[in-house]
Amino acid sequence: MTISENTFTGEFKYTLDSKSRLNIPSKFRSALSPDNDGSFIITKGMDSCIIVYPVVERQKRVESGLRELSATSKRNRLFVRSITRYASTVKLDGQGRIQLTPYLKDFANLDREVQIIGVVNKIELWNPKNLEKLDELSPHDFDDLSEKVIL
Amino acid sequence: MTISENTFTGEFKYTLDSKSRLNIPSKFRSALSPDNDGSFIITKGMDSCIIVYPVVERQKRVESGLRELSATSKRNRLFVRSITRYASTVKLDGQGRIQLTPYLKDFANLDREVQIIGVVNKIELWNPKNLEKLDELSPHDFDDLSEKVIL
DNA sequence: TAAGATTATGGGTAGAAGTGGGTAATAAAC
DNA sequence: GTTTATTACCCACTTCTACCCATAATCTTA
Repeated sequence: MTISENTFTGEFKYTLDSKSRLNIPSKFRSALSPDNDGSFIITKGMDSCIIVYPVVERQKRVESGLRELSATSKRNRLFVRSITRYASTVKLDGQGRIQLTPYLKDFANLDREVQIIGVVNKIELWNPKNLEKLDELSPHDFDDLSEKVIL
Repeated sequence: MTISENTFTGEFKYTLDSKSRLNIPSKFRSALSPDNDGSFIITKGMDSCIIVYPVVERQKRVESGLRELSATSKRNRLFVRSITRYASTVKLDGQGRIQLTPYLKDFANLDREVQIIGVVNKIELWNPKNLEKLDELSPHDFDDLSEKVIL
């Protein structure tokens, strides 16, 4: 077991084919721990991108928490629904690709070119054009956050 | 045998036929653990939708719920009873469909189109029009809950 | 550098998934 | 007891997708 299991870094540009299939960089595939059984959970990001989690990672961090929320509160129900609605499990095919759902593809504005970014414990999928438009983090915010994470 | 037994995520649009039969998405069917023997319990949701539980999940929830309720108000017990009254067990047919009861179908305002949503440990059935009308969660509430669940 | 392995991408196809309808068995109503 | 309605179990059709094979480009290694 390597130190970097389920840890993703680096940036890649891949293409989406006519069947909405997207290759996952082989570096990411080999970083995926075996207990995931080659599966990811894809879902809406907070920004206009798709987020890809290893299934076990997602279960630990999100699903177990959602299960504990009582369904008697309307607020909780809205919250849980808004998160799970757009999440779906996908499995790598023989060539190491996953298939994106029409909804998410549309949400992230993807057509052919896809920028794939490793963000530590998850992967983000961007339309390269949207990524350009993103504001850079202000130097002040950068320092502020750096302190907390201990770079 | 998936990692995420009895966990349902994603959204699907299916049609109800003239015999009130509704297909359950194959992803949900394969997530259903074998000890359920292909059976669900369908019942009234708190919102105007139908809730579909794997039988074993429902047993766990109701049992623990009753235990808690014995300590609380009569009002709560009445409330739970009003929901449980309309619960019924349904089994998947050879094509992977379940049959809805007239009462529940009417309660959720279903005619032909049905939006099926996986909500972690259960499944919700909605009239697409009702779903649109649902209130969005305020950004404040969203952030508040997100912190608890650690997104 | 040459040969083999791996990776990224494209496409065909058998089998699965979603949908509809017929009919015998069972239950309900008269 | 007969008729009517409902349900359970088939079979049929269309659409979609998971799986396979193919190719070109890149990387590895002898």
